[in-house]
Amino acid sequence: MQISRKADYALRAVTILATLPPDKTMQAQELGELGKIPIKFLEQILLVLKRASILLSKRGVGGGYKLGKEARLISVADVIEAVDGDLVRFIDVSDYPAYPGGNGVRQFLMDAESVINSKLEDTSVEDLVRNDSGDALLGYGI
Amino acid sequence: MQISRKADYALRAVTILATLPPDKTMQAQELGELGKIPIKFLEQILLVLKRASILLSKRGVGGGYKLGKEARLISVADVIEAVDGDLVRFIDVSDYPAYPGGNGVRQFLMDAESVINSKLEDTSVEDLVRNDSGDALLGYGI
DNA sequence: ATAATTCCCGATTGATACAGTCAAGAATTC
DNA sequence: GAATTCTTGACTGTATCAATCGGGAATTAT
Repeated sequence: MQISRKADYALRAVTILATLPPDKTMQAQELGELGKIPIKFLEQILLVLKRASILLSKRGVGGGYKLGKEARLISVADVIEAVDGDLVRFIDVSDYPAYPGGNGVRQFLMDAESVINSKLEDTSVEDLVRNDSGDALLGYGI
Repeated sequence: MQISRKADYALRAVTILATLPPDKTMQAQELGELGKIPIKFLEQILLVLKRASILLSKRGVGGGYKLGKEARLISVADVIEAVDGDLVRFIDVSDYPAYPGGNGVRQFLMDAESVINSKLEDTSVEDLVRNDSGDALLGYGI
């Protein structure tokens, strides 16, 4: 089981934008280069993130993207959910068959799902940037 | 992100077998019916579980499957790993690119991965059966 | 022996989702 | 009005998933 590339790329883009000084924007092109993300694929992702109000965009010369709200208000779950449509859903709880031991399995899968989703929901993009070991901002001469 | 059907089916089969009295076997046919698992698909899965020493099999009349070791010694991770080849690996740690904030993202993804994997590793099939709310054994008249 | 049973195994298939590309349109700035 | 940048939809190749199919090998019963 893996995280989708889309979700990884989205996290990269949002995190990079979170390291920008407020009110600065960054263009898709540069985001793609910094984050090692195929540009046309990234454009799709940025668009989705914008529709989810996670990002704001500005067109034309000097345009680009920036966070749509404070980094502490954007959870990792928000980002993944925006691009992938759902978080971790191990099983369809409403439609799990009955069998010997099945209640135990279902309960466990729900628990495990909850453990990981809580972690995704409780971690903000600000947390990610804060826990960066330090060379994140070097590129901006800060 | 979902658990694979294969992993779900494998958990069902192993859990059902864990509710059997020791030394009893159950045939693939009946396992499939109880667990609502397509029989030919189940056969593949049982074979893999056997190769992983999670199950033992016996051929011919009166044959079938049973656990290859005590239920408390089989972790959920063992079962998933046997059929899916890996557990949760959010990212390839060794090959994650550098970008502003990237260390924070990588660290978070590794943490999240570790949280879920620990849960899978620390839960045994015996735990699953023990937490079953009770009608697991009804089918056997116990 | 031989037939019945049950597990064992490889090949194949159809559908779906993933990851990414392509071509062009709309808004903004200079 | 020309250049820039985001916006959008359509399209494509690849891989993985979720099975299915057909038969082969071991074991037991008669």
